[in-house]
Formats: sequence, C-alpha cells, structure tokens
Amino acid sequence: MQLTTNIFPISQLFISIQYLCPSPLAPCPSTMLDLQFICDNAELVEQNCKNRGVECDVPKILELRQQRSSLISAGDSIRQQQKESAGKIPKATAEERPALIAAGKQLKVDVAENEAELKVVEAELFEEQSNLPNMTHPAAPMGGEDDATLLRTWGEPTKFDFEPKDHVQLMADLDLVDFEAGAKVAGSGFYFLKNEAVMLEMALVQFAIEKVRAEGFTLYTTPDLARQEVLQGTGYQPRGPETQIYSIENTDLSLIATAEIPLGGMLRDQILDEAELPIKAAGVSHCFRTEAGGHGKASKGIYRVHQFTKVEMFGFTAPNAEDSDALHELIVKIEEEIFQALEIPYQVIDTAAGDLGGPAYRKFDIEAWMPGRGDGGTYGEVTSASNCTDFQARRLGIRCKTAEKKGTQFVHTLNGTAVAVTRAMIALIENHQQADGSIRIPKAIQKWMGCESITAKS
RNA sequence: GGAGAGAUGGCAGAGUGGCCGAAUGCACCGGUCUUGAAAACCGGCGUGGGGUAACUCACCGGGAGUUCGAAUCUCCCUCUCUCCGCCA
Repeated sequence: MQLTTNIFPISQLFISIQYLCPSPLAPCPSTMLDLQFICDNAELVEQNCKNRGVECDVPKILELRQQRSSLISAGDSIRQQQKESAGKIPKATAEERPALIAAGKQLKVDVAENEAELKVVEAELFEEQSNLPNMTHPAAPMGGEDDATLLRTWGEPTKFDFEPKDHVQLMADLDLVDFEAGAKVAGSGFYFLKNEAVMLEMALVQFAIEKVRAEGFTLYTTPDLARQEVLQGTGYQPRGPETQIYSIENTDLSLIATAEIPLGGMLRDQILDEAELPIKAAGVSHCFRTEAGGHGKASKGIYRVHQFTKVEMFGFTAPNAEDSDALHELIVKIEEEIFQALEIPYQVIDTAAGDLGGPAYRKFDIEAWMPGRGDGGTYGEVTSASNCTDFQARRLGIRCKTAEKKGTQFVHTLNGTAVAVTRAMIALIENHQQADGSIRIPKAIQKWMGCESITAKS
C-alpha cells in the first residue's frame, strides 16, 4: 500500500511516521472518529483502516472504552458520597464533625486516585482513537496514489510548434522572479516575484475572490499565524521533527500552512443553528511550509516553495452526507471554472482511499497541465478539495442543533483551493507561452493585469 | 509598552465558602384566554460524560492550587473594556 503523497519521497522514515500522520502536509488524524460509532461498527472501521493502509487496534479501543466507563461510574459514585458527606457538615453537631471531615479527606484521596487512573486510560484511548482515519466515501477508489480515478479531463495538453520552455526559464527571461534575492533574504525556497508576476499574483487573487464571492462565499483575510491549539484543532501537528509548520520561538504561535487553519478555527467551540448552514467562507492568506523531507524531490522554480499566497474555500454544512457532498461538488465546480477561465487544460481525479490522509472522507484534486514539468510535460496538482465530514468538527467542537434530533451534532467541514498562486502561475505561464517568448494573458484576468501579454523588456 | 476594570446560561444581569447548575428580566417553545393577534396568566427552556433505565457526574473564560466543601479564596494563562504612550 502506497502511503506517501505525490509530494513526498518514499522512505522508511516517512512510512513509519505516516502511520501517525498519513501526510505531513495534510492534517494529521489527531482529529477523530466518534467513539460510539467505532464501537458500533468495529468491523467496518477495521476494514476502512485496511483500505487506507493504516494500522489500528479496534479491539483495544473497545476494551479501553469499557475500562473508561467503569472508572467514570466508580468516580461518579465516589463524588456523590463526597457531596453528601460534605453537605452534612454545616448541620452536624460538634461531636459528629470530626468523623465527617475525616471521611471527606479519605474520599478526596479516592477521587484523586480514580482520576489518575481515568486519565491514563483516556490518554491511551485518545491515542488509539486518534490513529484511526476518517471513514471513506463509498465511491472513492481503493488503492494508493496510483489508483486515483480519473474523473474527467478538460482541454488537451497544450501543443507548441516550437520548443516550449519551463516556467523557470520563462520567468528568468521575462524578469519575473528573483530566487537569488529570495535566498539571500530568507533562504532557499523563498523568492521575490517581480514586475508582471506581481501583477499576476494580484490578478489571480482578485479573480478568485470575485469568483468565490459570487458563489456565496464570505470573504476573509485571515491571520497568517495561529495558536498551537488551533493548529491541532484543525488537525495539524505544529511541532515535532517532521512538522511542515514553522513555529515562532518562545510563543505558542505558528505560521499557517493554509487558510484552512484559521477558517476552521474561526468557529471553534461554537454551537450553530442548522438554519445558518451551510456557512461558506473563503480566505486569502499566505501559506508557509517547511517542506521538511521534501528536498531531493524534483522541485525547481516555484513549484514547491516555503511561502505562497492562496485563496482557500472552507465550508461548514449540516451533518449529513447529502449536504456536504453537495457543497463538495460546488467547490470542485468553482475550482474547475477558475481553471477553465484561465484557459488551462486540467484533469480531475478522485483520490484513492490509501492516499486520502487522515481527515478526508473524499478528496478531489485538480491537476493542471504543466508543459515544462517532467519530460515533455505532466499534470501537476494545483488544487485539492476535501470533504472531512464531522472528523475535524469533532476536534474543533463545532456543532449544530437540528430540529429532528435532540442535543447537538458535529457539523461537516470541507475545504478546497480556489487559487494557490504559485502553482496556478506555473500552469498559466507554461501553457500560454508564445513562440516569441512572451506570455499570453487570458481574457478573464486582463482587466487586473492591464495588458494582454507579458513581453520581454527591451 | 504603562495603569486600572472585567469575563456567570441565547442576551442582560444577581450571586464573595455549604441552602447555587446557579435568582431575576428579556428572548424562545407549549398551553389557557381571544373571531384572530397583542396583553395577561400557567408550564417549559444550557452543554457534555456515564448508565438498559431510574438516575448520576462534570461544566460559572482556560489551567493549577487551598478546603471536608469553591462561581465565590490563591496563583498562572487567555481574552475584553477604559485611560496614557507609541504606531502603519
């Protein structure tokens, strides 16, 4: 079973780490499945783990849950006695008092002991439970990275009647980027965009936010930093040897890897009214990734960088598959329309179970044709849209009240890329290059570029 | 950055060691009354855990502590507000 994503090299190191964290880039499964569900559907859960290539110990979870229940019951009854005994003291006579206080002291010790035991069991249970990935959409293909279903293709790989250049060459020739300066200032993996590339970044962002806004998404710019608890709540692992996240020393803050983090964290611990769902939010943010372990993987130019700008869609829906699947479709539709408007050929894939990462129930990626990538061009990932059902919401504590059911239920969350600027820029530049070395600007973004093509400076 | 005040249920707002999971008002839901509505009156009205259930436990911004007993006392943290300074 292939466990690595297409972004990371296969190595023993990663295989072992990925049992804890299926993809260092994707959220870690510290988010989780409902305990009751696991116990009621033990075989299903076990089968799902096999399909996803994740090791799990469901019988151990069942056992730990049993232990937990009895410890809680025992603790409750001790506390009940404690309350009762303490409650008698004010009315007790002077002679009765010492005995009651002594009993109270003993009960206090018993409670502490019970709590300590419970803590151990719960920690173990939490750990086991956290290892379980989300359930998988019945239509998602089985297998690993190479088993994704090709859902559809739009356009044909661009044909050139000249020798096409890759984006590194094009950007150099047109004076659109300065990697040396980036390295000087912040190190390898950083860059300065320059001249029309700056206009292009702004144009792509502007185009994307207008698009998602028209589709009913509320726009946000988000903090580019988030607290540790928000990172974890969203399912990211902020610290540790293989983290993808930059942390700020002497604080509990980290640079976000995607606006999914602040957008998901935005409604943490809230109870929503079903009537206000779905909530559709889109965020413009910078994304920072250490790309630990990513070196050695072909990554020239701006394909894999430590910082880029992205417009991200995020959704909260009512807790049922119909609603979240519907929003998932909408998100993918928007992503496709953006790339169609940019006149970039692409394909849409339905990611296979073994390559989903922890929180995703289903994931659709758009891979754009990149003429300069690989040998004679390949499709490269430019967007990713996941339905995480209630997996993230459980950890984030985002619930809703529904008319039918008593109490609350965890909402479903979804996320998808509208535009990841650097990746989109590669596809745009490489596909729209002309024989004279200039780059044609698609009509959809000309009004922000202020030109119809990028040409070499004299 | 300095000084002060504060954080209690959907909202407002009491409560400063036991009678408090929490008064009261508003909002909300159900009922009575009404031709209908309003008003009035009656009743209900937080979340989570454990238990087949009766029931029980936890939660007063978060964490640790004191105590037989904590919304209430102590310490740390976070956030909000007011004033001063600084600043894009």
